Amino acid sequence: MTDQDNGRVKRGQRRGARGPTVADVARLAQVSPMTVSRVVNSDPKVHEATRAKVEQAIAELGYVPNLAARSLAGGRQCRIGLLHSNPSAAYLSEFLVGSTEQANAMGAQLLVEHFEEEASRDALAAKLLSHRVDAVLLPPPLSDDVLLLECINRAGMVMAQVATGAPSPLAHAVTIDDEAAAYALTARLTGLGHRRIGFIGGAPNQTASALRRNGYRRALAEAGIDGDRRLETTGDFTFRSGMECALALLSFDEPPTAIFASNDDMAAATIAAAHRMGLDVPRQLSVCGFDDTASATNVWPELTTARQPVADMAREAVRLLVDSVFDPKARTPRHVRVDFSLVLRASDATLMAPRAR
Amino acid sequence: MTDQDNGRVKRGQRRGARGPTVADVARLAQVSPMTVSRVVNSDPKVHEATRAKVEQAIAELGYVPNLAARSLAGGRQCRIGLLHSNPSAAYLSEFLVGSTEQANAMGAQLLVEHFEEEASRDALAAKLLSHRVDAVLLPPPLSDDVLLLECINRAGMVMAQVATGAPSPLAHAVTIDDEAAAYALTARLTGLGHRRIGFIGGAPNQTASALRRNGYRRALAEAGIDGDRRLETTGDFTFRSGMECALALLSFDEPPTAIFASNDDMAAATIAAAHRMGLDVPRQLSVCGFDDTASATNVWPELTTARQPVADMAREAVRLLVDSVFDPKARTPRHVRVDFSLVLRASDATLMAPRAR
DNA sequence: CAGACGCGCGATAGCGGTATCAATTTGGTA
DNA sequence: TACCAAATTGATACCGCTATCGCGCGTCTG
Repeated sequence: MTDQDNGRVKRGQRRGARGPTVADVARLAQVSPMTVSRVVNSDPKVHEATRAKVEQAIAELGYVPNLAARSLAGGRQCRIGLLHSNPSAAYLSEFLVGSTEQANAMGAQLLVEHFEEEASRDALAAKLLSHRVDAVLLPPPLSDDVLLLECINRAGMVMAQVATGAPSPLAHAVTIDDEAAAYALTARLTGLGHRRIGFIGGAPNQTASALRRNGYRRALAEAGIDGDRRLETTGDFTFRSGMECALALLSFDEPPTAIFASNDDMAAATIAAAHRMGLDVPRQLSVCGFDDTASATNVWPELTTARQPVADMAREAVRLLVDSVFDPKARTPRHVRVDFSLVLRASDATLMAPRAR
Repeated sequence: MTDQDNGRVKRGQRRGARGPTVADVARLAQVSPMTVSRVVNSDPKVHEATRAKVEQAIAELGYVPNLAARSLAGGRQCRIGLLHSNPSAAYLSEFLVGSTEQANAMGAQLLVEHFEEEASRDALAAKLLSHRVDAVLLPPPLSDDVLLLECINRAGMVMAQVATGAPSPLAHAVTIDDEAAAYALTARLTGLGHRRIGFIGGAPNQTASALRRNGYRRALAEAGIDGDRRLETTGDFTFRSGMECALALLSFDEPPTAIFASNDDMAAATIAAAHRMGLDVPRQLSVCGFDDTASATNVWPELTTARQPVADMAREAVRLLVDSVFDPKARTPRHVRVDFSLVLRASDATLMAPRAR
């Protein structure tokens, strides 16, 4: 019932007794809290010896900076709005994992928002603003929504487009070389002896779709194949659209012996269509996908595809955004290109002798 | 070059000029900042008239509380560790969206961490602790890892198990009635006239697997079918395992006319297996899945399945955790059961006359 | 009608950092 | 040897919000 009791209760009442603070570290290292702060933020003007002392004290106490206090004091605070609009679930999943991790690591807050097609872009921008969003992260297909980009830009927020085929001068961009990846995959198919190779394109409103088609065409041209334009179909990245395109391609009088689909979902649909028509994959039809999402291994046979490191791309985009928010100098749009890789599985094979019909 | 300039630069240098604060609202509403805080936190002891005044001022200024300041001042701060271990990508995606949204709404911080099978549970707990995690969110299959639960409990963190079949007394739990859902789906199959119904079980180390099997068995029993135990196979929720089980089931002398798979991935594999064997789905084989993840619509025909509202479950779990962290009284484990629903699509059909063999 | 009590609200003091500028030391130069 | 600039470090003042305590007032008791 004494006042001392009161004090004791106050401290440690909450879980974990609120770990060590800069003050604790400062005391142990015999410096001022300010110096500790400098060390933690790797300020260059701290004497080497001092830094060492402080770092040891930090290690000893297991000190971890309090993000809340930091962003409050720093005045800075970075909120990133992640807008998504129904990309493949597998894609979104990877994207979320990557961006969440990076955001946490950099002390940024991630607000995940679903953007409905029919919703107004201006209303969206207003909403983001009201949530105090500083930067916006745009995975496809939103990364290609020019109107949206302009709208957000007008509202004064920084942006990062991920996996777009047309980096805007208004935003940062993180991409892979879609054209080269599609080329590599198609070249593999021609290398296996295929001459009639069908193509299932992605949604026309996504700029990467055209790049992938270009890669496909270039590979054919370089293999000396006179591309039959009827073999080029256009889907919208959904399983259903892939099914329709594949069915169309396979019912030609002279059907393709291989099909390159612009993403894994459509490739999976192609396999389903082939099975539906009694065709063996890859014996009678080779299939390639794109992205290497979970869908690539959720079919039989598993897909040969081009791996797009979605999580890494998301991480990189978050990094660009956070840097931009904290440092106006880092605001000029940057374009980062990351590497893709070919993943060879079981859905493609050497061209067999033409099958009887 | 005057001092005044300096002051002016300071204010408004960052984007958005750092929106209104409690003080601004207080001034406008002619009350103290403290009262504004009370209104924002819906403290009951504020006069109705005062509350209205403040609320109007808030609306007028577009005031939004600063989370950093709040958690700093409140002394409270809630970090939730989300541990995931390779569940289906589609599942994880939904789960992440739900939990992220809710965490943001409640001002909690979400740390997403991948837990490797072979990693040490103690090391994990230590890591969480070092990141100042207060609570842990466990989607399946981790929600059934008893050792992990004990380990985290020992470390003093609150937990929530999502979609477990065996809620632990150490943790909150959010589940659906797996047994009832499996029963309903199987009953639908018997209702369609099927008598030989194959079953593909989930991973034995996930407690929900057994519940789903119980539901299946009960439906058979109630339909007066003497269950043939050879028709019960065991997978592990992966596409590949589903393929193996389905192939085994379909190669019996007297194969089932319908197969109930314990999740969508395995159901998708079942369809692939059927196609591989030249069977038409649903004409010659009916298939049911479970969960209604994206995989359910990424096959042809689309799956009839039981919808598990993953995002909602994640939200609910986050709510339970945050409440527990902030209020010790809410610490006693609670078990919330949410509703499932049947989603009827195109993978099942009335039993046809037995096919010739 | 005095004293006790509850309600609604305000004043005050931090929460744990960091920006800013002053103080101190150091090193080099005239 | 005196003096100035650069290199380090410290003192102070908040960032925006909330916990805590106390005040003034109307309402109930006895």
